Amino acid sequence: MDTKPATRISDSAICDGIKTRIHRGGYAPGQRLIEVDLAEEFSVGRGRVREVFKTLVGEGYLEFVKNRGVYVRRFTRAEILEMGRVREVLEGLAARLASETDLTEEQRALLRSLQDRMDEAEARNDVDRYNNENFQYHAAICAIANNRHVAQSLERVRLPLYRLQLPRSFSSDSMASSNRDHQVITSSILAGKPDAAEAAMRAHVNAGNQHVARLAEEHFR
Amino acid sequence: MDTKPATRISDSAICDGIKTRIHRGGYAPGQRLIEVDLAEEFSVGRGRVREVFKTLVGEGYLEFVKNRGVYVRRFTRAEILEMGRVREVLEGLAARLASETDLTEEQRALLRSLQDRMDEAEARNDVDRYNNENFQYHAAICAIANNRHVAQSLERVRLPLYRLQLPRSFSSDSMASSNRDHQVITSSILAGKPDAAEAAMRAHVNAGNQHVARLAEEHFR
DNA sequence: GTCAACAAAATTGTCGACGATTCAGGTGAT
DNA sequence: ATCACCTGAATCGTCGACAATTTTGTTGAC
Repeated sequence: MDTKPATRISDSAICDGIKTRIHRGGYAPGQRLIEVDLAEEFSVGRGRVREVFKTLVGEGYLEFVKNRGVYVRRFTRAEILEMGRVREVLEGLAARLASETDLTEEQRALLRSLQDRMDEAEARNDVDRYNNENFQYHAAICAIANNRHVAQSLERVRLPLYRLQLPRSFSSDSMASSNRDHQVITSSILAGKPDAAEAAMRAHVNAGNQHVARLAEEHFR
Repeated sequence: MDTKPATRISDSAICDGIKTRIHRGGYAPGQRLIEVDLAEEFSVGRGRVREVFKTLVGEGYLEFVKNRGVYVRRFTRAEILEMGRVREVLEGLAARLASETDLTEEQRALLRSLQDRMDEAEARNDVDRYNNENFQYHAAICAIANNRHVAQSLERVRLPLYRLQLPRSFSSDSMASSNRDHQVITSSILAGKPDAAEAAMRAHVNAGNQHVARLAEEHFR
């Protein structure tokens, strides 16, 4: 008579639900997640929620403290910078693999389209939109690279960015600089130049890391 | 009156126990793990074993099939090669970070000692020992790199190697070639040359991947 | 007001029970 | 001999109950 799902919700659906909230900021880093709350919300027993929690711990999303439950994982600045180094080489590899690919016309069109949109966002000085497109751009390259393990490793190491994205607030300068990088990367991939694409991507991510290194301490609590 | 542990075993102890067996080959890829068996073995309830399983699924060690339990994760040749590409850049990064480090005398001694032992194993044509030392060598570099996330990402992507290590059976040629790589890497790290160290390490891992690519199909079942 | 000690509530830890699903072995028809 | 079908055993899925632990709230001494 009320919210009774015809088919039982799957574990992976619960998993995705929690992940999404973490990505979108619905759950803040450090926030404690209560088993019963989520159990009620998804209409399942506590046991299943517990198991999902454990999976997410394994994937690096949550942190587990005995007798105190799980918390959305929080990263220190040092840790984020460590992850940044990993991100450099992984994003670089993604760019390399993408440029080694024999691109379909759809893929070329997608890259060009995303680049156009970033150019436009830059021209209009629209930071939010640029951030958004930037995100999709990196996702697209990763998809074109077509290597599940690059994607998976990147997912883990990108985690702190979802949080940092909001206060990142590109200045006009850094947005322009970032987009110059993108243009080099885009053309290198389209031209099928793996070395150039990887090098440009690494430099690009490295620049982002240096930005993070200069961020005020408040962003890391 | 028999094996009754005074203090209750921790989840992480169970976790490590299972991981170790996978590494050592006690559990073969594709092998199904039965909840009750492990529950009895560790003297805990099924629920706890189940939770540990989920964590290991998240970490990439196990595979979960609904209503059929968990299996030791098995990798196809294509997947191993995909992971190999990731390993190239991550081991490369580890080598870079190691050579960016201001090495202590202990660290230098360790590297030299490991290189000596590999040289000796090569001279004696002792494949098993070379394999062993080789493993420790890469672990040492990773430790010196001192970046938890490099280590963690590498752990995931090294997973199929534990299996492949056994049948890998270096020929004299490939062992010699592999050790030549090591010598270059070692001296680059000791000399503090990040670019050289990373490049040499990438080439080294790449050679290993090409070896895997040529392996007979039987090694992947 | 601050703090400690205590009590009550909230939350997690663990287990066992029972139904649901899959697996293994056997039976019979072709 | 092969296959489909059936049946019992093995195993997994889920839940609820209760103990253990932590957290919160209250009281009272100073």
